[in-house]
Amino acid sequence: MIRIAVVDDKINNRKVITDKLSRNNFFTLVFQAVDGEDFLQQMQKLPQDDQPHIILMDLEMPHVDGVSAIGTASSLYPNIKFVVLTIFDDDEKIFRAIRAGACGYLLKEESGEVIADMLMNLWESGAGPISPSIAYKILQMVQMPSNAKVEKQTDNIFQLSDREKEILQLLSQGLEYKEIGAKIFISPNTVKKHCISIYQKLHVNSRSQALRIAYTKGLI
Amino acid sequence: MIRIAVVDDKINNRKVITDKLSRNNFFTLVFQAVDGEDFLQQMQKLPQDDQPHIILMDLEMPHVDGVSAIGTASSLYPNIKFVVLTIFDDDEKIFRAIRAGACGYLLKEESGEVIADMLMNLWESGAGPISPSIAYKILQMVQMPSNAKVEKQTDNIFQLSDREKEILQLLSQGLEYKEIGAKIFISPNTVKKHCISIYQKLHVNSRSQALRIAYTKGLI
DNA sequence: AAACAAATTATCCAAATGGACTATTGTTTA
DNA sequence: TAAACAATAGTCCATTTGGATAATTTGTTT
Repeated sequence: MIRIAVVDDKINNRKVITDKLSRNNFFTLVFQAVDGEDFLQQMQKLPQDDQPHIILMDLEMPHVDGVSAIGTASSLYPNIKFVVLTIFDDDEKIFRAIRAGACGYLLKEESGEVIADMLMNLWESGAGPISPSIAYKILQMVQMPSNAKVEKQTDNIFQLSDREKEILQLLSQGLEYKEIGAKIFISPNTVKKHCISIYQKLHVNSRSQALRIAYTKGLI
Repeated sequence: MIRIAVVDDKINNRKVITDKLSRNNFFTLVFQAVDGEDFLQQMQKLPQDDQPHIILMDLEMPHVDGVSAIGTASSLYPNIKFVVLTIFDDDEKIFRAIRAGACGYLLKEESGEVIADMLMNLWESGAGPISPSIAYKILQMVQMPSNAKVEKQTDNIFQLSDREKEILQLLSQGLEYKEIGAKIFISPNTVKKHCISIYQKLHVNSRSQALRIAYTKGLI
């Protein structure tokens, strides 16, 4: 039995996909969420044994968008597979979602059978599902000679400011507030304020969790 | 009418693929070649109006291999689409072929219908055909963090006990004492004792510093 | 000049952390 | 057998941290 969670702000979209999957009784819907924030909160309070195996995530959502939610959750829950399920196929979004940790990228226009098949295959073989047109775009990205430009765009999944990146770097060195403050000549209180802002952007609530994301996502 | 050329050193392979395509009369076989050298020569003496639209190319061939043939020909004939058709799916080959200019990568195990469909689609929409398992590998290439991942340490340079390694692993997930205690059914006080022992063995005095060593030395 | 986003500083409070102790129970080693 | 060690669990205490909230400064952009 494959446990699924669906994240989409439109109730109708959620209904369509859950209906598609419910026709196949290998799938169980664990929960639904309306945005990234809601999703991360529901994950936190979920016992580990009830955690979904696969997340189907829309990208365009209010509050916390899909990309940053995938970025956080794929570090926090490395065993869970994140599949983008959206109507958009523009290069920038695809690239950002994949770099954030998505293992698959399906277009909503795919039929229920195709989606179910691909999720089954993901479960059995670990191969992420990719719509053919998306696959081709990814190929083109690899083909692109100047990936330097792309890297800069993707680098900032979490929209950290320069100062925040600097603080995160110092945090990773094991320094505490007052040490960081002394090193860059600001008050420890300010350092703390920056840290809390960083945690909010990474959707975590402790230094260890922030560092996990920083290390696994190559932020430092 | 889509003009096709097939490049493969094994006569049997050529026969299999031409048979598959001949069932669909949208395709015409322009010529066959036994290796990259042969292919490039035949292309040279071919009038422009007779040039194939799509090349199906094996990679493993004598004399001039598929990758270098694609590299040359995709520059010489920029309007022609090069599709790799091979049994190999190792990352290195995929990457090299794509960088050389291949617009698609199909496995020979695909059925005739699938191959025909994808080539038709390439002709109509320009989207290169990619076998799902190949698509997934390409995605993983994009996903690969730029910074080389540290190999996990096999030998225990810091002499951590099994329990301590377990605790360190849980610490890296961002859990706190009481959460770890609950997870492995021991008192939070004991978790704390383990942590302090870990810090002593790593010669640090905070969680962040311990995690830094853990991440950069491949302890987790 | 006004508006706006960062960056800065501060205070209060509850919770978590690191460190130093002591102590019991098994296991392994000398 | 005695000593050493690992894992367990607890107490006390000072420090650090995370969170909320408010206020000021500093650049940019409009």
